[in-house]
Amino acid sequence: MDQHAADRARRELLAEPREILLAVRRRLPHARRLIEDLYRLGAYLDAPLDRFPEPAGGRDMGTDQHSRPFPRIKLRSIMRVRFAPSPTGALHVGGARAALYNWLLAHGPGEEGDDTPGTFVLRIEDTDRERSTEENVAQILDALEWLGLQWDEGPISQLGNTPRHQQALQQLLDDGFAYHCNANADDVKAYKEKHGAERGFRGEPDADGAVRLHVPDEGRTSFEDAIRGETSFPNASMDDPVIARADGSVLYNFAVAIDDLDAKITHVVRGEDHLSNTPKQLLVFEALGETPPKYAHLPLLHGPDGKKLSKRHGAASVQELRDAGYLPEAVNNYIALLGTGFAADEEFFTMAQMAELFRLERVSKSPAVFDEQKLRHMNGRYLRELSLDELTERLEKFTGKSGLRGAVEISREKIQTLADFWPLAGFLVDGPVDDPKAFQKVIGAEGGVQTLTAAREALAATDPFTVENIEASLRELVESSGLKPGQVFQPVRVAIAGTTISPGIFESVALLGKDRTLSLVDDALIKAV
RNA sequence: GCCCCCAUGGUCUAGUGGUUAGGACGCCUGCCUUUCACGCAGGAGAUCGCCGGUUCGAGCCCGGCUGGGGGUACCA
Repeated sequence: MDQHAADRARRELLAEPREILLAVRRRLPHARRLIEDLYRLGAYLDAPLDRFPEPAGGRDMGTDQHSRPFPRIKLRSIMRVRFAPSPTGALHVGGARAALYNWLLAHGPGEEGDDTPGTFVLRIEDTDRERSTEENVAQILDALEWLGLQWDEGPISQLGNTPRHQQALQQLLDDGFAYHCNANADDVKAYKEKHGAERGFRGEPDADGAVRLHVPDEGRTSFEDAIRGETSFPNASMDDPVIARADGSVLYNFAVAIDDLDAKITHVVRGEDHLSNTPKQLLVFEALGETPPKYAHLPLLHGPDGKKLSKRHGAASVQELRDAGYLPEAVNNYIALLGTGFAADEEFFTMAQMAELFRLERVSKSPAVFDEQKLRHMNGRYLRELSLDELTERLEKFTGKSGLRGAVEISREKIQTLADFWPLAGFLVDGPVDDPKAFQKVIGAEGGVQTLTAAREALAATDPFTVENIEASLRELVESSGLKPGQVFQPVRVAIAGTTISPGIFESVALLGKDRTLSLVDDALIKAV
């Protein structure tokens, strides 16, 4: 008998036991559930009567203890969710939304009104040693902290679970659910050319090589997606996935299943790009004889071009949003809206409100386009709701300057992001900006110098130098000169700010004080001549 | 190619058999006004992707089509 025939004979011999084992494994979760239920029933029967009070309204049948309604048994009523980013780049808004939704779930009312607090686990998916970096891990943690999405457990490094992965891998190998295979990409391609494109790759077992998971040739692998409902994939079209490299290091689809299992994750909520990975992971659970978590696949976030949001769509990472001057509370609120509505006619919600109102089943199935303009709008509203002290603190942190309180007070109505502040009000601290065009257009205009000179006199005579008095003085000048308000105010504005954009002119002048204002006006007058 | 998912104004959403299809962003007009904003009052913009079916009646249910998206790695 040649080697090939021997292999085939061996395979055929193993096929039946494997099928039997699989069948048993498939029923194992049920068996487990049954055993746990029975255990709980025992606990229930032994428990004091008041532990499971009669349902409100009472029962209409039976009075003896044994006919009491069976207690609702929910093995997984306490939500354990996770966010598992791979550190191959910064945290982008799609990932941030996934993290947020998981956080909301952990802090929400739970399933069926069970208000036991859930647990939000953070795991770093770093099995890709080529692309994962420490810097990216640090960036992701930093971004999550900034957003206030505090995790309850972790961060768990997937790489740290290597022994357990090896053990589970060996188990699948021993039980015949996985096999070593030396087939490479060309072999897979050749296989499909021979068997048809709809036929998934099935390898020939080798003594060594990468490890592939056996996928059944028939039937479908299906699951109930919390957002999409019944979702199923034909097994025949699936390739036998490689779950470990030839050197023994495990791959994503295997590691996630093991880690979700070990962390007792109840709900896997992740992006739709993982939808077609789910059956592979389900097959791992099945081969292990374990009950898989529930899955929910979030619609993707798209850029304006309708493609999956990525770096090239501009401010796509959380860090970039922070640098663009957005508030974490606004980012959370806006991002949450990309995929679900919390109420028919309201869009502003606190984290607590969102956690209370969020329902996985209500998440949209279709992708959403990230619209920075709307984020800006929401950010502006959040900004204006901050107290003056709070906003000042954030702006001082953002700009790295201090003593900004007065400037913040008179600018807050005019900015939508923290980044808008300095260009508008920086002159109040650092002096006028250089804008020759504005200077020429306003002060260099016909009569500009005369008006500014008159304004200087009016301001010099103003005492005390308050907003009200300054306004009165300048308006008086408008009256007496017969000029339009703008013709008087704009030269003053350009003199003190260097440009035509500034907070309210009277407020700005008052904040600068008389000496500083007059000196700035003098500078402008000199420059104009 | 193959597998899977999706489809309400430009954008995000509400609406699950009977509504003038609601709200928000953006856009336009007016008011306010010292620039820019904010705020206020209005307005334009949707044959609910298309075709067929079920029903007295469909954005909502069913089928097909079209379009879009995701996956198809010894990445995650």
